[in-house]
Amino acid sequence: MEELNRMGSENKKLTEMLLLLQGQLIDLKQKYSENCHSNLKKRKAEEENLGGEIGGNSWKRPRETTRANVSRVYVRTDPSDTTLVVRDGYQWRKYGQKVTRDNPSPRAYYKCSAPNCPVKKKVQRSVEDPSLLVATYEGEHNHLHPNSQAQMSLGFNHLGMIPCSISSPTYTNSSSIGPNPGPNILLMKPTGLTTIDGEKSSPGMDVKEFQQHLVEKMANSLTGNPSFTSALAAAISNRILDSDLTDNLENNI
DNA sequence: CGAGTTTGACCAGCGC
DNA sequence: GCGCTGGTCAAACTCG
Repeated sequence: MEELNRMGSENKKLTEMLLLLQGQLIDLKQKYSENCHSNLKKRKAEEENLGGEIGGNSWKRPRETTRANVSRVYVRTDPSDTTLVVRDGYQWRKYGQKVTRDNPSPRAYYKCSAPNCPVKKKVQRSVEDPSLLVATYEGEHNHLHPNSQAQMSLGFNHLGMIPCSISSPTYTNSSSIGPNPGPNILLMKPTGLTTIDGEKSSPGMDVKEFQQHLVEKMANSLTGNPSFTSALAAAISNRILDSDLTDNLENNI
C-alpha cells in the first residue's frame, strides 16, 4: 500500500513535470518556425533573446513599458470546436477578436469580469497543433478564484490552472468538461473518464484503482512512444539553456 | 432587461 | 507620411 502511494505521488510529480516540458516544447517549436520564416520574425527572435521571453512572456509589443505578470497556458480541445473558450473557473468577458498575421485562426481577447480586476487573457489556436488552444494571461487577479478552495487543494497556481495540459486529446478536452466551470484537468476526477486508449473507467471503480490503472497506461504510452524521449531531451535542454540565459542576464545586469 | 458576444472602426507603434 | 499590425472600443445584437 505504501508502495502504491509512493508510486502515485511519483506519478503525480512526473505528470506535472511532463506538462511543463510539453508547454516548453511547443514554445520551442513555435519559436523555431518563427525564426525560419521571415525577417520580421527574425527581429522578434532577437527581441526574445534580449529578454522578451523571460518569464514566459511572448508579447513583444515595445509599448509595454511596465511588464505585467504574463503566463501561457495550453489547453487541448477538439479541433472541430471553433469556440475559443478556455475554462479556468474565472468569469471572462470577451471584448474583441482579431485574425493575426502569423496565425490563420482568430485570436480572442477577454477581460476578467470581476469588478476592478485588471486581468486579461488572449486565446488563440496553435499554428502547430490546431487542437491546441494557447491562452496568454496578463496580470494577476485581485480577487479569490470562484473555486479557490478546490483549486488550492489541487495545487493550482494563482491563475487557477496548471501551466499546460496533457497533449493527448483523449486525456484533456476542455469542451468535454461541459457546463462545469472548473479547471481543464480531467485527470483530477476519476469518474467516467477516458483513458489513453479510449476506454472508460467504470463508475464504480475505486479512486486508487483508477490511479494505478492510469499510471500503467501512462507508463505504457510514454515508453511506447519513441518520440517522447527525444521530445523530453529537447525540452530539458531548452530548460537548461533558459536557466543559463537567465543566469547570464543576471550577471550582465 | 441586463449581461455577454460580435464585429467593424479606431488608435498607437513600428518599419520602410 | 503611409501602410501594416495588434490591441481596444463601442454600438448592435443575442440570449436567458
